[in-house]
Amino acid sequence: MSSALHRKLQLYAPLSGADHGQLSNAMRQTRHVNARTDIAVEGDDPRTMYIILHGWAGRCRHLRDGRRQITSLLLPGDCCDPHVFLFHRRDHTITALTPVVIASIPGPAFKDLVAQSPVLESAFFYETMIAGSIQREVAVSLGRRSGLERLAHLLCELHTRQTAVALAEGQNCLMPLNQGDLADALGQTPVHINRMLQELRRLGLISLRQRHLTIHDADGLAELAHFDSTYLHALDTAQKGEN
Amino acid sequence: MSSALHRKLQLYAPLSGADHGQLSNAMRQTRHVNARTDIAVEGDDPRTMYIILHGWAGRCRHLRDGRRQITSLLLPGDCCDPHVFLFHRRDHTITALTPVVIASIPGPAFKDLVAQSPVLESAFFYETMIAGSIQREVAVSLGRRSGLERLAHLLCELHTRQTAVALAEGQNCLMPLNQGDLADALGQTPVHINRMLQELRRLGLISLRQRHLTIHDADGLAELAHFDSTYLHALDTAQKGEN
DNA sequence: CGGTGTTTTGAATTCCTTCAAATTATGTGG
DNA sequence: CCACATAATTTGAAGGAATTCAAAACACCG
Repeated sequence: MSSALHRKLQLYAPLSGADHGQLSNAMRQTRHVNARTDIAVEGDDPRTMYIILHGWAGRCRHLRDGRRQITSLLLPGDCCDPHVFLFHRRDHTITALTPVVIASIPGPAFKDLVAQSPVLESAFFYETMIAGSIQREVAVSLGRRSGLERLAHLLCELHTRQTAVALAEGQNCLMPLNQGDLADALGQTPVHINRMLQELRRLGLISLRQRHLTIHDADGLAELAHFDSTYLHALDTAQKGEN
Repeated sequence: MSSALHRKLQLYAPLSGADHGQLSNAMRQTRHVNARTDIAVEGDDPRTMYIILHGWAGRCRHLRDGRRQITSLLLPGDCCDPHVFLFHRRDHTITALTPVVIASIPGPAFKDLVAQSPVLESAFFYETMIAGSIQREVAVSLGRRSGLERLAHLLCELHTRQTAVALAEGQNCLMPLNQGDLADALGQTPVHINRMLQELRRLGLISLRQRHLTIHDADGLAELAHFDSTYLHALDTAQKGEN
């Protein structure tokens, strides 16, 4: 039974058949979550780690006056903090942005899992490092890219990440977020997201209909976005050399 | 011999005398770096981990057209990626923002260090997790806080982080960044940083002279900034309950 | 004491937001 | 399968936050 996480960890380290089996076993407990529903809430005791099997979720921080920032987007195969157990208190909320299916791994079970296999342990470690790298690139986008560049950059990233876990078909992939969620991820207003989307379409770079994205001009989009996939390391499966 | 890192790791886990000794031993190789000089450059083979002993550095990403984003500020006691060894290529540059003294720990030496002591290993892990948490809060600031709020928030954070490693004296601490570097950390222009600093002073919240910061009204500053120190976990030494 | 870098000021412009309304999709029960 | 309610997208116009450009004032260092 191969999930997006299996495929992704395989990109990081050569998992054995036993590793895959142990991983499947640990992930056997699953749960369906409706769209716009919290999976884990700020302040919770973070005893459990979640893995996205289907659908998209977001790591969210809320300010008291209602402003929301989605600090990261979680796609199938992504882990919600493989190592949160170290903290005694969640510092952010995980919310389902579409209908989602998650696997839950209790802290002790995860510890057992990685204790049994150094390869699996380092693969999960690599996953944590990549998440950090993506998080830094978010800061670059929010801090130094214009609205148009930001949106272009996010689309490049989402396509690359989905390609890595075999969820893209050529230049097509899912982009199920509505413009409000995109706005919260990119630090802008829905109205402006709307205008930037129209601009990307007008430039002939993308199509986005019915939650499906097609990239018509990958090079043009990447150039506009200043997208350099180095920060995605092993997730950039079209990489030139080493990850 | 106690460094800021010793003090910080002690906040995360109860290090033994032997742990402190091993750590000091691993950190014995030090290097002075001039201000505005790169410590480690994007594209490098990341074989070595660095620890800031004195001075401030920044993790920087550069866009081709010269824009720069400082994704994180590295203060004394901070580690430049305790686990970069997993990647084959640095995806960002570490630059000294002031004159800096760093300790260098080669990858293998670091692996030996944490292999010998589970407590030390989990303390370094905790450090990585905190860095991630801070990185997420950067996204919140850049995405959803106004210029004034961002600056206020950063000052709250820097004061808290310095307090954690005994580098603050009451409401006073260092803030050696110039307005250009602040701008690159906060995703704004130096001119605007200047105006926001004046505004914080005018509101009677802070003084900032000769690279020394004094917070006159910590509650007022925190409220303006929407600063909630939860995300700093054990670094918030004035924390109410558990980290 | 003069040169260099940093901070400050002003004015014009740009990007993005805000607010409000119209239009188009989406989903549900009859 | 259509009618209706609800949510999402799109449009327009006005306002605001931050940038840009340029110059002046100030600090710092040898």
